[in-house]
Amino acid sequence: MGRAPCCDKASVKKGPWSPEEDAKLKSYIEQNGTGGNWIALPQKIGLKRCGKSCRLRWLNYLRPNIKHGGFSEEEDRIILSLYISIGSRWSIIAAQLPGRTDNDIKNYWNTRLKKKLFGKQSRKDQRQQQQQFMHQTAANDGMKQEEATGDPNRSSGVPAVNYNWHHQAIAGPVPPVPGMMMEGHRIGDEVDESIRKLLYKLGGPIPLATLPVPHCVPPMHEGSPSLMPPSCMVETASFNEGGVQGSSTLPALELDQSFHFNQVKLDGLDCFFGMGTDQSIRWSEVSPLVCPNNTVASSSQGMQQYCLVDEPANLGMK
DNA sequence: AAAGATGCCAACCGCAGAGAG
DNA sequence: ACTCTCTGCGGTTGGCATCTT
Repeated sequence: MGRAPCCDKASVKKGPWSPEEDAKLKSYIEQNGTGGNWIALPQKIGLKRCGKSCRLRWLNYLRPNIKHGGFSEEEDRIILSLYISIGSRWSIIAAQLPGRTDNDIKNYWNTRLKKKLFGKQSRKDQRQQQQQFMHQTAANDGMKQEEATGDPNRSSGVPAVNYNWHHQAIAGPVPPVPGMMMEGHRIGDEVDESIRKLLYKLGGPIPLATLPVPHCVPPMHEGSPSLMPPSCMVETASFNEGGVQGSSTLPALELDQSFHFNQVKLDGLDCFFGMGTDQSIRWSEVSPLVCPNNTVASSSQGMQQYCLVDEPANLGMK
């Protein structure tokens, strides 16, 4: 026997909300609140909508102080950190980003951030990047016209490389990225602190400050596709239900297994496990958000150190 | 200029957990 | 202890906008 539907599907309206519906819902909730019963709410205000739909509309769109689009680097980093640690628990991630909704973050992750992190940049972003580059180039040219580059593309204003997002760290002036050292302190440290606290609450990784940067071998060796997950020897903490037990060194196998357990939740990061379909991931192209070391790493070595935003994944969640 | 491809985002669907009765 | 209802969440889809060819 199936579950009773939450509303009469035949008599409710579906699809985009009209401004009138928005206004009705908004003014009612602002004056009366939800009354603790979303199912009854649409009838009260004469909306032919499912209660769930009203709730969603309010939470994702009508609620005060909702931000849409324009995610900052800082927000990118928070999302990434938390995603790596707790997986696709968007509501928890959203709770760390005031004004953002879980739906928004989920969409952003699925459509942009995932690609941005792994070099598959959207055309829109590429365009923005190119415009930024050209602007910078123009500015630089203005300052030092005498500088002859010999690059045929330079004179035409076209970047010499496919100017992907991740190239910025290598080819252009690097904007302040969280995690970078700047005037004696790391940008984003305050954010790290709040994430640490959250993860601690969730029984997740122990605070960064107590952890050394993990040294991991990338999953793929150039020219020798492997299905092996990353072989890492990471000093980290072990957890039990009560929280942190203390620092210990996890054998690579244990960590590898953990990666597998969290595999579903880490969809999109599967190249870290060596399980991606693309066997030719270039670690030098992985975003510095994922691997800050990339800004200086030499890809020619075939094996290079990488780390996941400073912190080993919390692998036992959910 | 037009058609097809791709990207983006709002909204829907269904499951799971919490809480009331 | 059990059932039922409601809420919250995450995955997925549909449709519009934009881009490419």
